[in-house]
Amino acid sequence: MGVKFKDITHPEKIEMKNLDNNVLTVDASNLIYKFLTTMRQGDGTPLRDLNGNITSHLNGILFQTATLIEQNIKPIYVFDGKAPELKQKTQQERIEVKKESEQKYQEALELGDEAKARKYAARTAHLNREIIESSKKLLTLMGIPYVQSKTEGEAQASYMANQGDAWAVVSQDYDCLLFGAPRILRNFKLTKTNTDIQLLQLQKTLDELNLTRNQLVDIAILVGTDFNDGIYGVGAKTAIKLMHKYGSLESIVKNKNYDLDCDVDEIREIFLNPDVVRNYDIEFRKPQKDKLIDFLCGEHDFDEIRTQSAIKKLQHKAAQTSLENWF
DNA sequence: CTGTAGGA
DNA sequence: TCCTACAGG
Repeated sequence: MGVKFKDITHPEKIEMKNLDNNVLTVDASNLIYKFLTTMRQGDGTPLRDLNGNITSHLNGILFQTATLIEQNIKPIYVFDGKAPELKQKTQQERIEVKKESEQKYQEALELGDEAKARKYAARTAHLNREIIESSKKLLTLMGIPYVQSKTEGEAQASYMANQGDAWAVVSQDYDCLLFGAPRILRNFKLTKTNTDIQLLQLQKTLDELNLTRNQLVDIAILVGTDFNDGIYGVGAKTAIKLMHKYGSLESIVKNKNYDLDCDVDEIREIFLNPDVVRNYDIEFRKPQKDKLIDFLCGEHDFDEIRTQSAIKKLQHKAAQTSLENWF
């Protein structure tokens, strides 16, 4: 879910063609979840192979990545590691929602209410080990690099962009600003008519709001994050006014007599100094054509012609980091 | 969500 | 050529 900063950020519009020649870190969980929720039939059934394994994510990763590479945009996928202990409450809530949705999905199916079925089916989507492992296997065969984070994927993806290994982070989550990503791309989609890709720049955002990154983190803590509840009735706009008036979180809490009921320093540490992997391999390699066909068409019943055409796009020469890998 | 066949 | 509708697995 992440911090609710929609009301205080002013994204710029950016077109896919302006991303040409850039490396992007992609919040893989965020993306795979999107594929799992949306790539479904009318009644909510996901794509499956003949053995019943879900394949929506494989389809999404293959065709999206192939088109990006063809357009000379290079995605590095970043997978979630272990979430901080503080996130347990958020995670437990999500599990409850999924259980409820599962029931409502079945009910809707029995009643023959397709629209309702689809709505609740989407909410039942979850990233189990099989989904993650098959996604990683696919990326390896495609020659696309991925990084396994120690903690939150957004933290790792943001760190890599901050280090200059990527131009921007692809994520829906405003948390990436807190994690220090210089640029975030939201609503990232390939569809021809998509003119909705949003570019959010950290420094520009801080300048507009007249805040430091540390203050922005404190504002998030007031509003509520995945790691704490925040103050009831305080949204992002109010929190900024308070920060401008009182200057620090400590001063706000004291003057307004708020009860934050969380370890502020621990949450600051999660955003400002996360445990990231520093020696990652982000080399783009040649796709392993035969193995891709075996995996997708042999094991998961993909159409061979469609798969071949995606592989052709992956063979775009710009996808290889260096010439040695190409020859 | 993404690719594409077929109609305007 | 652009757009809509629909299938993909």
